[in-house]
Amino acid sequence: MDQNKIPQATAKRLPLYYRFLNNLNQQGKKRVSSKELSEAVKVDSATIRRDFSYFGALGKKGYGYNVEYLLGFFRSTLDQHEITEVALIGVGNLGTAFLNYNFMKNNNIRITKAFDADPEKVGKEIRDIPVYHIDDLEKLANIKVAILTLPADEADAIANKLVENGITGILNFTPARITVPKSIRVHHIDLAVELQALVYFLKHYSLEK
Amino acid sequence: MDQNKIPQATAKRLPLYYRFLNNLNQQGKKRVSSKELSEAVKVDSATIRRDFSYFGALGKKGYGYNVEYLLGFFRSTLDQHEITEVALIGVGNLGTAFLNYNFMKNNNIRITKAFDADPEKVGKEIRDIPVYHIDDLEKLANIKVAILTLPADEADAIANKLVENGITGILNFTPARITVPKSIRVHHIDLAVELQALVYFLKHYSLEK
DNA sequence: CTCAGATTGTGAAAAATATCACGACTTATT
DNA sequence: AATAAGTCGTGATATTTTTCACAATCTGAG
Repeated sequence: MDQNKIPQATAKRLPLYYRFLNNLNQQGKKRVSSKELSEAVKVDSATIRRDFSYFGALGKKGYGYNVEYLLGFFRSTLDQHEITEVALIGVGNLGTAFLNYNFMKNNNIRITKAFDADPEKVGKEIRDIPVYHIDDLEKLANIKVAILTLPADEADAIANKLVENGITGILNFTPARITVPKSIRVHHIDLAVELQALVYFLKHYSLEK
Repeated sequence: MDQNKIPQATAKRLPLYYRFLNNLNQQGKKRVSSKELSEAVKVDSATIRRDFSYFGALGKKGYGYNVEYLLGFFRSTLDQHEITEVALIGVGNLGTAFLNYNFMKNNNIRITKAFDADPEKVGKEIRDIPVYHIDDLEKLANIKVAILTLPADEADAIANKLVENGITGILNFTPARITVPKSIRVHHIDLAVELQALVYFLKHYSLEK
């Protein structure tokens, strides 16, 4: 794909920049400096300028960045001009919350299909999102990204079925560390780990940097 | 606090190691090598050895690590011998899911109090966890850690009230980047950002490396 | 008791990320 | 037109994190 890949750390911040630029634009702001952005997204301003610079000279010296231009640039960089469909695997507590929780207000990613093993749930719709049986993964059609919110002991087996059915990116909310071909991208969000790490930092790092 | 702080990247992996060691121990395994651990938690074995080495020589050359010993060591390092109480702020879709979802089966962190502004919710209990009114933050008592699952536009104001009431660590699930004194530790889990970043990686980084 | 095989702990090197600091340029003001 | 103030883009540097690679050491078998 892209030959000159930007640093991963930068890539992970792009959606954050994008969201904040959207806010600014809706507020009618025309220009913004790296310093202002920095205060809003809590990222050092030099880091922001460096991040942007990987895409070329997007700003003007002595002026800052044109909000509309920058927003348009990131919109296409992040493929926000078209809708990206995502599947949710596991309609339990957390999965249901994601279906209801409108966390994608400001972007063009949509959960459009859900899957579960429970016959009580299969066939129903939650917020217009149909729930299919986990054995009907061909229903995924062209979806490439899946959110995993199912019991940890099923994660590995089902992840592999997902891959067989064309999934190439997985956002894994289970504590399991799944084993998939290395061409598949897996991001982990592990609530217990995050909490424990936070507690550890409080005990051992508090105050001074 | 601790004088010789371990690297942050290491600290974030400790809970992961801890959980897996727990699994091993329950399976009755007596010893484990960094290579085995590596395959299970998907972290390079040299990184694991380096991580452990910050705490001294925990293993034996030619043998590996004693599961029980290592587990005990991490238990006390991560303060898992005592319960850490956590408050949940915002009993909406996501918050309710956290109250119900038992993601802390294998550790000693517990959500023990919840707060919300909705009078319908205040006074009730969800899974034995009482819901207090958001104005009754003195009910926090000695709790130091809060999980933020409320509307983004309230995040900043309420985060500051939390800090006034003794909270020193915040796990922020809202898209808002909150402004708090720098002695307060904030970790962000931003679902939309994570998904967008994943999609970006799929488009621009796939396959190699 | 010896030796082959396994595995740690770590110095050193590499890679990735963040930050400093300043020249170059833009804008706005007088 | 000149000048002051603001801000980018980036070379250089600092910091953090990961990885390599191997001597030292332990285990277990015969």
